[in-house]
Amino acid sequence: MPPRDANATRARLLDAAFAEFAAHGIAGARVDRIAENAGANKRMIYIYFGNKEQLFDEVLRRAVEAGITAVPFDVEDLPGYAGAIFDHLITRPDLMRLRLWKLLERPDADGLEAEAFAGKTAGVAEAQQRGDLAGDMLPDDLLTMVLAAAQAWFWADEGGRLRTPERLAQHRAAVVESARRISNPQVAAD
Amino acid sequence: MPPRDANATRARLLDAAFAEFAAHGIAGARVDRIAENAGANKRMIYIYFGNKEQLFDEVLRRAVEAGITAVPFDVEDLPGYAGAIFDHLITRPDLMRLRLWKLLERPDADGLEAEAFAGKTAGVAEAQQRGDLAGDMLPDDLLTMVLAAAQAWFWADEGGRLRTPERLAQHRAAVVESARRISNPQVAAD
DNA sequence: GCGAGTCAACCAACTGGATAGTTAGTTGTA
DNA sequence: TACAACTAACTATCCAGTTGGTTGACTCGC
Repeated sequence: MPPRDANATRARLLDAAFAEFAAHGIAGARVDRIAENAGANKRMIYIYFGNKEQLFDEVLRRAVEAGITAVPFDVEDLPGYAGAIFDHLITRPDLMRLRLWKLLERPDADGLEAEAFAGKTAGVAEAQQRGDLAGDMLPDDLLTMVLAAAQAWFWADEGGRLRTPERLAQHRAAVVESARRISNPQVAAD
Repeated sequence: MPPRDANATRARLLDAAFAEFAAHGIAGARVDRIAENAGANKRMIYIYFGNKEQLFDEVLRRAVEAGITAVPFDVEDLPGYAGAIFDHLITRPDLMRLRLWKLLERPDADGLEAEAFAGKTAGVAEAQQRGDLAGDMLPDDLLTMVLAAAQAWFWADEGGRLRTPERLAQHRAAVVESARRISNPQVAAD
């Protein structure tokens, strides 16, 4: 941690802001706490990011960007994709929380998540025409259902189920199997 | 609106609080705004409900209670149940938002939602043993997947898809069909 | 059927502690 | 010496929760 390194300070602020926003949301986040946890002066936030809200936007942008590259989309294996998303999010519940805060507190400011979604639906549409995926749902809806399965635990895990590795593996299998059934062309055919 | 009617004042406060909390969450809600919109004095909130957080708990409790009675559970028709939940929530997105705020801002205070969930899983387990539902998932997981399908639109509707009645009907059909495929014993058998 | 007493309902104004954002600088480095 | 990085202290505002009451309705003795 060298002194007077702008990039390092910026990075520490972003890390601290991620933790703060994921935990408390925008309204609940405290700028002073972010600065303190980053070991930086509050002023630097306003210099580097403008204000609290813009700081949130930047934190979210980076998180989504990282998430998109971390879990590559695979139209040919939607169940596997659902499983990979599940793995990614269950190890980083903060990402889940951050996206939810965004949904609730900044619904208008739409970032690259919508863009990435659109790219994926195009792939789904092609796969449907090839007969590789169930063709009785719109690409949008099919993809939405698969993603919902991958993220379902977050709603349901309130009581803290999924604590044990066994339980986690069972749930993961249910996610993968659900994605398979939803997208399987055999099932949709009859 | 008769003057000095405690019940009426309490009810107006609860209504105003519901709107305020659904829109802004706990941290973002303003007690003054709630009192003003209820046409009541702020003091009454502290007399009737204790404090802001307890007011939120009461608002949530009533909302969940109403939701549970509004959409009766039917183990024998999970696709229909999923569709009914979808119908209920899509007409009252506030309910969805309120539950999400609770999940993010008050994850520990668990109410009757967990209780209701437990009751439903028991029914699912019986239906699985009868062979009426796919038996290759734990009751918990099966139900979680079905509920996730019903609520999936909330994640995906960021861009404001589902605006037209046609699009809404298509998505609803996808919800029902997904629930069918997930829970269908035929599919799971092979 | 009326005046005194009682209590619940209601309220304007206040308080103390946060809190986002700013000012007016100092310090390290090239 | 020039400039970017950094900082302590401040300001103006907001906001949950409180104080110290007033107002209206109902009761009971007479």
